[in-house]
Amino acid sequence: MDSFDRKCQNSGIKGKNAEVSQRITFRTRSQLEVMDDGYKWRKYGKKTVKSSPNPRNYYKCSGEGCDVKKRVERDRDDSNYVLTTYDGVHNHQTPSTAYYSQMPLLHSNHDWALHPSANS
DNA sequence: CGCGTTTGACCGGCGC
DNA sequence: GCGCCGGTCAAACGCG
Repeated sequence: MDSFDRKCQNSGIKGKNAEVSQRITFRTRSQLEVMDDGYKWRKYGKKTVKSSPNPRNYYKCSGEGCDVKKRVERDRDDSNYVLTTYDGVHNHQTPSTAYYSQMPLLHSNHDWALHPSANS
């Protein structure tokens, strides 16, 4: 993961999304859309969105009382990149603490780097 | 035996 | 009022 340049964009959380206190979108350079951050994700759906020529995958965290959802899709401009969007916060401890130091930002209440979509 | 995965269909919300 | 898009759930199958 040399090019582990993560770009976070705080999309406009509105209305129904107000429930989700945390929405984070990562842009990672990976050939596989599978980003194991230490949690167990159960795929609950796949959908082909018009916004992208590639299908979008929906994952949910397996945990009692953990309603964290994850959305994964390939970048439209860079198929070599993967967009991983996390919705919500975990209610339980990380199943794999080994990855904890790898994704400290996910456990931090930090403001992240709130990078405006430098995509354009 | 348990659960994780996969595809399709259905439903709701928003826009026009 | 209708159409479109996105999102979620459900059932079945396969694998560990």
